[in-house]
Amino acid sequence: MINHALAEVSGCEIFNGISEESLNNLLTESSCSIKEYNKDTIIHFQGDKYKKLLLVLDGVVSSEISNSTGKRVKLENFHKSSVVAPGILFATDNTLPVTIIAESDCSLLSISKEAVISILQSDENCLNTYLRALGDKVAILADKIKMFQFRSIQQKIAGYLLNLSINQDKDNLVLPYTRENLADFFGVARPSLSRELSRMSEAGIIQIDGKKIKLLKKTALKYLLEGEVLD
Amino acid sequence: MINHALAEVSGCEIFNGISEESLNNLLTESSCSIKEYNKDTIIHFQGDKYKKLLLVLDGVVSSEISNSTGKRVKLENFHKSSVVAPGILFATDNTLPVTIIAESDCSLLSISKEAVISILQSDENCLNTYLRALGDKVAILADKIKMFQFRSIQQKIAGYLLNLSINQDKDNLVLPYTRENLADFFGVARPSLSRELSRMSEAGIIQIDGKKIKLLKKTALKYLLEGEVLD
DNA sequence: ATATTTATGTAACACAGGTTACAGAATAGG
DNA sequence: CCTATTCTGTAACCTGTGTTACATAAATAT
Repeated sequence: MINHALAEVSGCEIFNGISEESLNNLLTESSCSIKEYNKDTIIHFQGDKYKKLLLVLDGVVSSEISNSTGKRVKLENFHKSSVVAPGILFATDNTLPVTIIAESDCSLLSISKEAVISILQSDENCLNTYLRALGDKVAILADKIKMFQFRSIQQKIAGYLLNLSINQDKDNLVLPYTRENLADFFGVARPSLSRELSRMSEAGIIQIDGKKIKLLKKTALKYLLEGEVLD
Repeated sequence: MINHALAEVSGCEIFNGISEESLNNLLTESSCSIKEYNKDTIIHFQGDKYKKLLLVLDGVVSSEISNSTGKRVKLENFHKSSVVAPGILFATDNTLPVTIIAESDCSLLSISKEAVISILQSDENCLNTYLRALGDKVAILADKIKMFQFRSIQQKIAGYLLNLSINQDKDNLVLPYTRENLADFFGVARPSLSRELSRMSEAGIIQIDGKKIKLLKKTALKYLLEGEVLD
């Protein structure tokens, strides 16, 4: 296989524990290739047939789903060493339900479906990891359905902020997204997101300064998430 | 394994092509068991840990997702020989995001995770079929997201009816659900569904007589699905 | 057949969120 | 530094869908 990528690939989650030798046998020049993409390039369109597994070697890649009128929602970001659309590769209909976009300059390895199957068969660890990745994907999508179907904008905000506060481990958060991106992520209109943020700020639950958000009443946020409504 | 179930199990999709002998070795009394459930029983609650793969031997099982205030949407029906929640079994967090319900009296086989892994490792066909089932699940969920996020009630109806007309292969359809069930399936309020059906009927696109629905203007339905609006 | 439950249509009303438009702020590019 | 984008907040308005309530119809049980 392409030599300079070997090191990166072997460190990748789905190849967890596999020997470099077998990796070399499984990933030949013919079964895989590396491509570079510039920021904001579309890597695959929604509706494309997905025939080779993409693996992120470097940069950030995202998936988003859209309808015919151009409305969009961001679904996931894929970082270094994660696999893109591991499920669709094996679905009866391998049509991509999402558009795959380069969020930054990035380089991707594509592996033929046959090679993926060989890897999964030859190594128990890889099989387990791949199944886990697939299962996680199902869990994420189920969670998105819950969010889209059941949460108001304020609840989406509350859930998001509370989650951020776990990861960033404090109550002075810095949003990693612009309002526009966040609105896309929530699947709502940008002015609507702004309005609800303002309301929550007026209610004294959060304090807003651009991308910096301070959680003033975490308990209130939790109640909000559970279904309580501000007045 | 439990003998009287062997025949049914070996005919099941995910055991496609496997020999009865190896099936017997893999599915022992300790790794699997059969349970019966009455109609409308809850088999697993949303939030339960999912540790054994369920396989429908007989009857119909459904999955639905709900929030804390009791709103619900039906996601899928599982019929004889299909596997329930094949993804969550392997997810990092094996918490069920859905509630599993017996839609009719039914009997289910549960198989330990370890036995499932053994099967997948021992038989290439089984691995392929399982990956396909998992991939299909991802595709279905992505499709649901599209429906919940992008479609108006009328579009949901249009999409559903057009789809039914493919399967039932005619324009005189018989809905297999009550209005209430259909509303659950669409994730909308029952009176809202009724209202929109009436509007579409008034517009002369469909003709309604209880569960019997006649498609009068299929083209209009297709336009509607694409984003055109009735006036 | 009668009674009881469950399903259905309809109408009035409420409200969350989308749309459009615009001005000021922030950021990037030269 | 100035200029040109891009981002952001805000306001007025509109619309789709939920809510509640009730009467009729259909289905099920007695």
